[in-house]
Amino acid sequence: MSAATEREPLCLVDGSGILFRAFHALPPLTTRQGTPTGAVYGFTSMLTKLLREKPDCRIVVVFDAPGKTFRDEADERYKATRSETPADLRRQIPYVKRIVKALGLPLLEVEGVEADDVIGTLARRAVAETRDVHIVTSDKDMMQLVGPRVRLIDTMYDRVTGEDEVRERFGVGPGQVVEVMGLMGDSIDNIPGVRGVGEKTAKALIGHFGSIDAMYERLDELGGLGLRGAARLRSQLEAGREDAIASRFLATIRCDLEIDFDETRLAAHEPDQMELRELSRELEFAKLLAEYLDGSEAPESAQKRTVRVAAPGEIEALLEGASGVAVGIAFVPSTPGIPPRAASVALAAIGGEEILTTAPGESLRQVLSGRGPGVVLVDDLKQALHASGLDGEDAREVGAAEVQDALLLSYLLDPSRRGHGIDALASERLGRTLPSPKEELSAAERAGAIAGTLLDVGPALRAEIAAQGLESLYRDVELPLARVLARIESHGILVDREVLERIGAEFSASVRALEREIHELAGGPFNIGSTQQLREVLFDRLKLPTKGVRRGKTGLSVDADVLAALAEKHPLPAKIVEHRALSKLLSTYVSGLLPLVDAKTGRLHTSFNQAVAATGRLSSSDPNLQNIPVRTAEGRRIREAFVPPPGWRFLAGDYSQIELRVLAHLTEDPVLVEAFRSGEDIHRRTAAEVFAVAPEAVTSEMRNKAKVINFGILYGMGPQRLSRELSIPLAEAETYIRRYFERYECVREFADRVVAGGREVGYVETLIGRRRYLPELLAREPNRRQAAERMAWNSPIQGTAADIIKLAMLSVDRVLAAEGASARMLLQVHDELLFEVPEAEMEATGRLVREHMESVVALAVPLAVDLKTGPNWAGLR
DNA sequence: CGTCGGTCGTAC
DNA sequence: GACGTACGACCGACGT
Repeated sequence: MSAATEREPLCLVDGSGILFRAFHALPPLTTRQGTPTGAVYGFTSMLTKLLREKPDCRIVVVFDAPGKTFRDEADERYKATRSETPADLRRQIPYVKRIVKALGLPLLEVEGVEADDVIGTLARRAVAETRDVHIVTSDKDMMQLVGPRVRLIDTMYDRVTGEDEVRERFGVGPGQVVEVMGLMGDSIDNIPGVRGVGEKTAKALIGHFGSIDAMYERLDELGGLGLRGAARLRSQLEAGREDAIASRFLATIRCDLEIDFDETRLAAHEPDQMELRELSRELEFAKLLAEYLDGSEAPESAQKRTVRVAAPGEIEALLEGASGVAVGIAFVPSTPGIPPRAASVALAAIGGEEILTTAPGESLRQVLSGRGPGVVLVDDLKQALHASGLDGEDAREVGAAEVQDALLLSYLLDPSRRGHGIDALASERLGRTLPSPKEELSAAERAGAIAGTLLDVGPALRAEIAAQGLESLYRDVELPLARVLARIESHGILVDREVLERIGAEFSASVRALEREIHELAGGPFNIGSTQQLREVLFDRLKLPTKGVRRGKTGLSVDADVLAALAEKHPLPAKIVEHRALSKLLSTYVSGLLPLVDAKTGRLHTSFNQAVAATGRLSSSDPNLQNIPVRTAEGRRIREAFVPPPGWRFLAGDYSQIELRVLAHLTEDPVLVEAFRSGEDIHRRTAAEVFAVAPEAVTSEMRNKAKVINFGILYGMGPQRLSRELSIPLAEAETYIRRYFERYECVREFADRVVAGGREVGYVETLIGRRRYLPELLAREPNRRQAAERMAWNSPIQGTAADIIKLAMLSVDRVLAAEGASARMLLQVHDELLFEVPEAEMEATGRLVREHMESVVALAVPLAVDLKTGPNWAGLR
């Protein structure tokens, strides 16, 4: 054998066919959560078997591309009888593709043709360059591709089909398979064939004539073939001439496609360990992929490390020499329940040792501030910055050390998942349970377990991030943002307690008065806060009509909408609404906030959670300062208590209609884009479009409706909800929505595109590649599926807006530092940034803020920022 | 006494 | 169930 000319055989896998077969041949298998995995399992075992048995093969996996093919275009009958791919199969497709890629195998899908045609083309090319070809398939149609160098392999039955086997099966050579199929047809693909001609007759005819064309030229010879009913057959053949030609065309696999497939892609790639591990975890395949995973990083082989207390200067010395070495650092509060802000146990895991320090040492601060060498792993950078006291000016520093934040890495990989904390990571990725933070004695032990876990999961997280192209989102957005947030949180926002207390006293008096009136009207005392008791009062005691009242899980609803409707019949419901509003303000925004104000500084410190919202937004808690009331005059009074220090003023930069602008950018809808470019009032414009009037003729009522429609569109609102929202008939709401999509055509197209794309790859993404997985797009139940479709539609919009303001926060933070401005960023409320600014610097700071917020990304439409200033959060103009 | 699901309401 | 993303208060059932 000549090694120089003999090339490795090419193995072409009919991915779609194998998957389909695996789906039907194997018992339904699911994960604990019910995700179907049977077909993935079957497919994967086929692939691993192939890799095992044909180690010298170059493997390519080919899938049918979604959408119509040239065959569908040519003949509407083609595959017309085939039913929709079952949802349980469809939702397994993204997993199969991920497995193929993770195994390092090239995956090919070509639009407009089927996998068969791609395989045929690649097979012919390979033969031309003297390669042997194995086609892994169970589809008999593929037999036409068999040749001296081309064989079919059915891995399930270990059957090999060469030219002899084709002759056995069809009675003719591979070159004539399509001739036979043209006559006999194929019920599976709904290829008609010639009426009255079955397999036996077709074989005999082609065996004699050699081809359909030759047969029609020499139909006179029919009589001499010894077939029964030759005359009848002849008339059937004559009648079915067009069907025969068309059927042969449909059955013929094309081998002459222009496919952009580079030879270099055949080179073997190393399996992607991290992705395979992730897939094994998601699919709950304990052993199936094990042979492709290195044992060294397997959960059970976690290193045992020794723990000891650091000697003075020891950590410094170790870190000094630890260039390139990963160091896991854990901060755990010495007293459970308090944030590890104050008294903390810090622990560094380096190689095989865990080194305990009683307080964050200077060396740890050096490392976290980015000045140290090597790679630092933490489970929550923002928290580590707080714990080490680096949440002030130092938080802005970015240095040489590479910091890996497990929380953020995990969040970016799958933001929908609940819990990216170290406990969840240890449990899900390593099957490890960390010592509970509850018991005081365990603080050091817990710190050790965390630091060790970081060393064990860190590399995998980082590799997965890189594999999914999320590197820049992590390194350039989320990670630096953690420092900005640490600084914001630690600075806090000043609250005038006297103002808040005074407002509270007023509200409290009103609540008490309302309570008396309500009990009077109800004919006796009851707990107004209990929906259950309220239901009894309204519908049993007062006998208010229940017609049209919505139902919840526990009974009739008594929410604000229902009460508003009932208000026409009785004075009580309106009083309840009023009471609810005031007691909400009192309990959540007065009593809820006051105890959280720092007694010494008068400042309130929220936590911005960077790893919670599935779309990429921040959230705020303890307290939530992103939902401080603003809509009603009474609620807005709470904001009077949020103040800048004396001599300073508030500055707010507010993105104007950012989500609608993002919508315009993503859809590239010409009407929408033009409206924003020319600075039009977008709600007026939508009103003009939907109600088919000139913009000047839009009434304020029309504009208000259009506003509801515009926002509704962003959330995927249906006509049902719109009709309720606008108190209009369903038919009218349907008309509005229809008109909206007629006028903004590209919006509908984008919606379809994003949902279809999500179904295909399993996730949707934002402008800068932030992902959200939505497996429910393939759910059987229409409710779940439609809910997922609304998420698929909304998430890129909401998420892109979140990306933009995050980038703006980084940009503004940097420019304020660079310009030596005194202004401090205080809050982010999704489309708004709040600052406190010395009066003397207001003008310059305002310019910087606007400029940097508006220019942080270049969209197809301008980003507009409204600036407001004022002496408190309520009085911004 | 703590936990949890349900309901409601606040923000964008 | 019916409009996307959050957080949190209160109620009431349930378990310790």
